[in-house]
Amino acid sequence: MPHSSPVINDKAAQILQGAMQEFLQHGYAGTSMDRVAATAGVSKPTVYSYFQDKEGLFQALVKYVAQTRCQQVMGQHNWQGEPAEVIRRLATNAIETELQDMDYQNFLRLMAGESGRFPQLAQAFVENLTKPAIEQLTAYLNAHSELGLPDPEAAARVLLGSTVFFIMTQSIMHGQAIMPMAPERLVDSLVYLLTRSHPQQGDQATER
Amino acid sequence: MPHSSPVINDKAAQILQGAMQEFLQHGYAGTSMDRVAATAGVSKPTVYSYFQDKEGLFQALVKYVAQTRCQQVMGQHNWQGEPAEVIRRLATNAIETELQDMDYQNFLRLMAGESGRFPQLAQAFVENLTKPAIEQLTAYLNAHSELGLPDPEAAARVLLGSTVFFIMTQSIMHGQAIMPMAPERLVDSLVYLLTRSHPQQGDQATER
DNA sequence: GTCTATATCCCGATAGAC
DNA sequence: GTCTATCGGGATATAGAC
Repeated sequence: MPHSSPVINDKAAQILQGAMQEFLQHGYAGTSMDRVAATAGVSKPTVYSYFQDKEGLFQALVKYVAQTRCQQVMGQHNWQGEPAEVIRRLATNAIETELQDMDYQNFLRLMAGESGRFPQLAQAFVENLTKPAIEQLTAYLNAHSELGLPDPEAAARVLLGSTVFFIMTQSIMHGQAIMPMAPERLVDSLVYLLTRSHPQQGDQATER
Repeated sequence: MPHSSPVINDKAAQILQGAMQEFLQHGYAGTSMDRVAATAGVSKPTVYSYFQDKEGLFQALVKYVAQTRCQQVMGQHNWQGEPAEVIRRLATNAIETELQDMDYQNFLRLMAGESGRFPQLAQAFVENLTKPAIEQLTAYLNAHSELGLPDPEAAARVLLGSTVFFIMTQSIMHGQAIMPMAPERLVDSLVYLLTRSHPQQGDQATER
């Protein structure tokens, strides 16, 4: 249930919810503390009583969202089955899920856009989201030496990077109408490239 | 139509230079017209005499940078040689060049960060930079059917996406110290994955 | 503890002098 | 054509009433 917004009885969390809405929509510099307070349903001095200043609120929000997403990313995947099927399932789920999650896409926009001015927040993003994902993928590919991948961690980055780039070009940068591509084509090619040495019944990409 | 399509003469270029410095550093909302004028070495009304308003200046700047980069990306590559060597050269050059080009990284930050509020500019970025790059790579892979790639365009997106993701995690998001990886490892794996069916003397990735 | 009201400053955009 | 000076608005942050 990723869309249900939890009941807020703590005021700090209530403020964070308002801050999330505003920061994700307007960016850091484009967000005013007035509107954060209004959206959160409190007055401005209340915001300042819970957070030191605008920058402190922003940092608290980013770490809150990153940790929430972290728990969401980890552990919910199904790693059972043939490697080709597992890779296909992982890539398909990631793409389909993230293509429809506008909050997550706005979060990526925000992190990329502010990464130059808030390097420590960008690092927290990498530490809490990118790195665990790479590590899980690497461990899986490492455990399946029959795939014949000389460098599982590099292969994991190819896999994750291709899907992230797909989300970026197609939806975040609004390239869907300019250079369209069905997600299945990318997924098929990834499965094909990663499991070429270990073909499997039912792989469509290997049939010419 | 004084402002619909800004003429780029000496003074307009001078203003664009100042605008580039400010917008790349502080983002759209974080940039003030006062500082653009100061950085460009002109007065504020002069800026408004060449560009309609802040948004018009921003759009002119982005299109100016995108077209400049476009000419830089196209045509300067060397497509001669064995496919494995060409792919290695392309990926290596792209990564090494972009890792050191902080202006380009800041431009990527800006485009990603503002893509939600300026969708038409994000599309211009895709149209002028991403799409041509994909098309060139696709045409090359298509011309080398001996690689046995069932979907060259999808493979091109894997190739470009992997390198872009590498730049993103390592430098733009400051992940170099958190999850380091030598560029050669990614390049070797890409070459390996794309040319597995057509191995070549001197491929290092298979010897690890 | 929370809000109303305010202090102080800077922003985008322009009128009018040179 | 270009600049000085300025207007109205909205920003961050806080003092003081309830």
